This record gives sequence, structure tokens and C-alpha cells, in this order.
Amino acid sequence: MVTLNDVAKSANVSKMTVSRVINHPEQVTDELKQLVFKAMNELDYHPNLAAKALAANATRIIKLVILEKVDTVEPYYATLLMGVAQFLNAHQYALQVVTQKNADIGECDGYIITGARNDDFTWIQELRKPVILYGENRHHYDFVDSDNKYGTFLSTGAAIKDGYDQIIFLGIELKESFEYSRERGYMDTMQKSGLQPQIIRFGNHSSESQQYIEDHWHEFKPNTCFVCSSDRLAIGVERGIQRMGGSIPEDFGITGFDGVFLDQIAEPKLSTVKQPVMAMGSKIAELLMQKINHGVTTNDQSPERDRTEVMFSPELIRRNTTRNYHLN
Amino acid sequence: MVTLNDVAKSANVSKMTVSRVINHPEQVTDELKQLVFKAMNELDYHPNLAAKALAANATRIIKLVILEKVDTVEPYYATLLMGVAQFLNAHQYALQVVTQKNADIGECDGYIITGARNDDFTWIQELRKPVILYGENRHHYDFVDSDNKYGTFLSTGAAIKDGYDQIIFLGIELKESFEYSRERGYMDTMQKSGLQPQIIRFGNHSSESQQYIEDHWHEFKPNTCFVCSSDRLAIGVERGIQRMGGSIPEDFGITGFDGVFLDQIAEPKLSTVKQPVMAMGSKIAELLMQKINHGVTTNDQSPERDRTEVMFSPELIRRNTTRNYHLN
DNA sequence: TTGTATGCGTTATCAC
DNA sequence: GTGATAACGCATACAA
Repeated sequence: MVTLNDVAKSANVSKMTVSRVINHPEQVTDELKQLVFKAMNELDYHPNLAAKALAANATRIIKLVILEKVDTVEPYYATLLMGVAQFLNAHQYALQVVTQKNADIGECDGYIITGARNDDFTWIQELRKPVILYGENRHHYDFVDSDNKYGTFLSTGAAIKDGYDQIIFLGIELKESFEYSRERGYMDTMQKSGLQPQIIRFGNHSSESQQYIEDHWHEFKPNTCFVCSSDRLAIGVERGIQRMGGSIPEDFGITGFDGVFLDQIAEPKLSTVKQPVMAMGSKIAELLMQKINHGVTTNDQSPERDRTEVMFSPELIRRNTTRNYHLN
Repeated sequence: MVTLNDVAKSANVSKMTVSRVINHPEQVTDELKQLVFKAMNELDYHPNLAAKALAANATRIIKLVILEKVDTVEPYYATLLMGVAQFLNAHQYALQVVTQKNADIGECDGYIITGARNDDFTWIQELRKPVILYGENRHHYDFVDSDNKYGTFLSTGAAIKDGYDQIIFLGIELKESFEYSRERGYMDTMQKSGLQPQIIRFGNHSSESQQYIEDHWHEFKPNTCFVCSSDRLAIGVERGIQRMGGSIPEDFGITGFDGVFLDQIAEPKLSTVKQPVMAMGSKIAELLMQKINHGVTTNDQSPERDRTEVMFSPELIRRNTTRNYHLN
């Protein structure tokens, strides 16, 4: 293993100079810097993370806490995780995935928390390391999320332009910010166009939306579009329509929301509002690392503090469950 | 932060005694051990991993290398990853997920490698840390896998017992051990029952198997069961049969393979051979840690060496795409 | 069985 | 601008 000392000897400087070249290059003359860089390359030097962590009283470990009860098998979380892992790897941080609230086992330098409900914040408040949340929240914590309202603005708008004259929103029965935002995007867009909004809500299972379609089939006239709050619901709608013999996308349109895996599994493939989940994962990791490097140790979420909010714009993917897909 | 020293003072012993209580408890008298345990609890002592790693010249980082080109979004890998992560967390190891062969960036204590093809082994050979593979291999590397042959023995056998008189195997067009084993399990079971085997292979996409069913629909007489080598293929078959108006499971049976996410998404839900993917992930991590702790640094895969092979038995889940599902 | 000294690789602090 | 020294927390080697 090549150490700081080895490089120092090879470059004929002290090891502190080498350390400075890495951490505070502005304090070293260009001349020495060149020598050190040369030595580092020749010896293929890589800093020892454990030593670094020990000296800095850090762990170089980030915890990803998944609070939802949902199966961690969810492709959605897997994708997010990959995004986080990608950034962390590039910066030599290691990841620990935690699925319960037993996150207090072992130290870490920071937390990424996803799926936090209101009850969870009493626990989150007690964390003594930087925190970034995945998802909007009313507790003034830094977060990354996608612009949910804009997402349903896109899907609802497209349904209108495509000429569907009845546009029904199938939402998730959940008192969460993201769902409110998605419903608002639909409502606003409908009202601006002078159309009558109609919202029905279910648990987020394809069986429930499928059942609904079948039970209420007589109510739906051809030229109806179902704007869904998740791909899961959209898949159920698709099956229900197929079961009842409706034609997709001519008489009945469907748009989903999320764009992770499920949309591609459906047949015909779903038109959907795709969230850049992978990129969002990377961004969260990046923000957390900034916080860590700036020495933020307290989670000051007082209203006075500037809070970091990063919103990603989702994208409408036109595929085969809405008209005009050939225009894509 | 509570250190070894703090505990030592509190227990009125030297810090080495505390260290020994943790690492070599047999060398310490029960009397002192009790004192030390008490102090550790009272002070809520947790060892500093960075220091541990530094002293042991270790990193406490494990790399999970995913070599397949397949999307890491695959629920299959996500589940495996969760299994690995769970075990690692419990033992205070951190995980780095690596998706290319750029695994050489940064040090680690060991590798878990999944999806290794023959070409990959030249690279794997050069790794200077313990390695465990996910999946059978002919290179004498330690591995964990599920008993693929037994899996199709189960699904084929069930199809026979359920009374289907034509049983067709839909396989994946891939020269990999797992596929050979699955086909062999089917072949052997068919031959033992004096039935005529028939194997067709596709790329692992539901669209291909669906297309096949629709194109060859006239060839399939009622009372046929399709034994598939993946849930993906099974879903395509299901759609094809539904499209052509066949009745499931009365006239046409389907069994999948994998049992991760997709089987539940299908409607009707798939009968499938479920692999205990999560448990397999944990087991891999466990084996790797054993290797690390026993100071195995070389990857001796000479035939003389005992190699560790752990095979998990898959389980037949009877759901709604085969008969007699009420017997489950 | 228990304690002391030393070193792991890095960085902060303080001299020069 | 550069170098010597101590310290981070733990574990090995050796001494008692």
C-alpha cells in the first residue's frame, strides 16, 4: 500500500506537503505541486479512507433510510438507490441501507431519508448529523423531489390536446404532499380549460383500479382518458379496459406516473410521467456531501434558515396508451 | 464519542482489557469481563470503525459488482442487494455498489460479483481480495446460487400432476449455467414420466414469448402447460393466451421462474418457482465475511481447494395460472 | 491474565 | 511556504 510517506520520500518533500497538495493546494508553490503530482501518479497513490476518517473524526458512511412500509423490492427505490450509490462511489463514500428506524446502530456522517411521514419527524429531529429528505415536507428540512404538480399538468394537458373529452383522475388514497400536488396539477389544468374535474382515489394497487373500471364500465363513454397518479394504478386501468373490451388508445386513453419499470412491463406500454429518479438519487447524495463538507452538524430547520429545495421536472413519455403516440 | 479509554477508566482496567473483551473474550477473566460489559453498556460504547479499520489495515467496505448489462432497476438485483445490505449492516460493514468493471477505484475488503460471464474471469482473477460469486461457475470460485434444476423439477412435476398433457418449456436464449440447469430439470422430469419434451428459446422479454404464443396459437390444444424459465417469459405467455381467448388455468397452465415482483404484477397472478433471493443475498455477505475474517487474501481457485458452494432450494408458489391452486 | 509501548495513515497545530 | 510533532481510536507484540 502506497502511503503519504512514500509519496513524500519520492518527491523529496515532507508528508505534510503532500497532504496539503491534496487538501489545500493553494498553500503550496506550483513547483512543489508538480513534483508531488508526479510522484503520486508514478506510485499510483490512493489515500487511505480509514485513516482520513479517523483523523477527521468521520466515518465516510452515509445512511439511506427507507421509512415506507412498502416492499424494498420496489423498482422505484432500487433506482433511487442506484443514483445515490453512483455519486457516493465517485466520492469514496460508502452506503448503508437501513429499512427500519434502527438507523441508530453505528455511526455515520449523514442521512438520506425517504418516505418520512409526519410521525417520523420526532425521530428525525434527534439525528445529530446532516439530513436530506427525499420528498417535499412541511418541516423545513432540505429536500429533493420531482415537480409533481407539473407532472400532472403535463399528462392532463396532453389528454386535453389529444381530444379526449372526459378526463378522470385516479389518485392514491394517501395524505401525502406528493399526492396533493399531483391532484392540484390535474385540477388546475382542468379548470383552466373549463372542464369538469373528477377525482377517485384508491390504495395504490392495480387490482383496485382494475376493479373500479370493471364495476363502473357503463359510466365511461368512449373518448375518455384516465389520468393516474401512479403506473400501478394505470396498469390496473389498462387491464380493466382490456377486460371490458374497450379499445386503447382510440376510445380510452391512460397515462401513468413514475416511469420506473412498471410502465415498460405493461402491454401496450404505458404513456407516463417519468421522474428522473436516478438523477434525483445522485442529487440528494451531492447535497448531503456539500452539507457534510461545510461542517453542518446541526439540523437547523428554523424558518429563518435558507432551506435547500431541489425540484426535478418530470417528463411526459408518450407511448401506446394515449393517442398521437406516433408524434413522439 | 465514547472510546475504549473511557470504558477502561470507568471499569478501572486498561484499555487493552476492554479491547480483549471485545475481540478475544476467552483471554479475560469472567470477573473483569462483567465489569467491562457493565461499563460498555452504561456508556453506550460503540467501537470506532475507522480506527478499527486503520489498525487492521482494512476498509470495512464490501463491493457489490453487477456485471450484467441489464438495467440495475431489475427488481431481482434490488432484492439481492437488500439481502446483502441487511447482513452487512448488522456487522458494521459498508456497501459499495459498482456497475461496471471500474471496481478498482478505491480499496475494499472483498467482492461480491454477480452476472459474471466467461470473459469476466480474466479480470476477476486479478482481484487481490476475497471474492464470492452469485451464480454457478466453472472457474472454481466460491458461489451461492439457487438450485435451478430442482426448480424446474418442481414446476414440471406439478404440471404433470395437475393433469396437463402437453407440457412445453419456454427457455431463455443464453449460454449460461442457470439456463442449462433449468432446462435439464425440465428434460429429466419429462423423460422420467415418459413424456415428450419440447423446448423453445427466446430473448428474455415478455413481448417475444407473447408473439410466439399468438403466432403458434393453432398448434396448442387445450390442456397444455407452459413451463417458463422466467417470470418475464411467463407474463408474455399469459398475455398471449388471454389475447387469443384461451382460458387460464383450465385449458392452459403457466408457471414462471424467479418470484420477484413480476409474478405479483401479472393478472392472474403467476404460479412460479420462487427463489429466496433476499436470503441468498444475506448468505453471500455472510460467506464473504467469513473469508475476510479468516484472513483469506488470495483467491485460490485451484481444483484441490475445497470450494464453498451454497445452493438454495427454490419453492413452488401455486397461484392462479395453474390448476388446483386451491390446494396450495 | 493483565498492562505498556508502539504503530496504522492522515491531518491540525504550531514552529521555522 | 514548508516541516516537525502530536493526536485520532484501536490492536498487535511484548513485558510483567
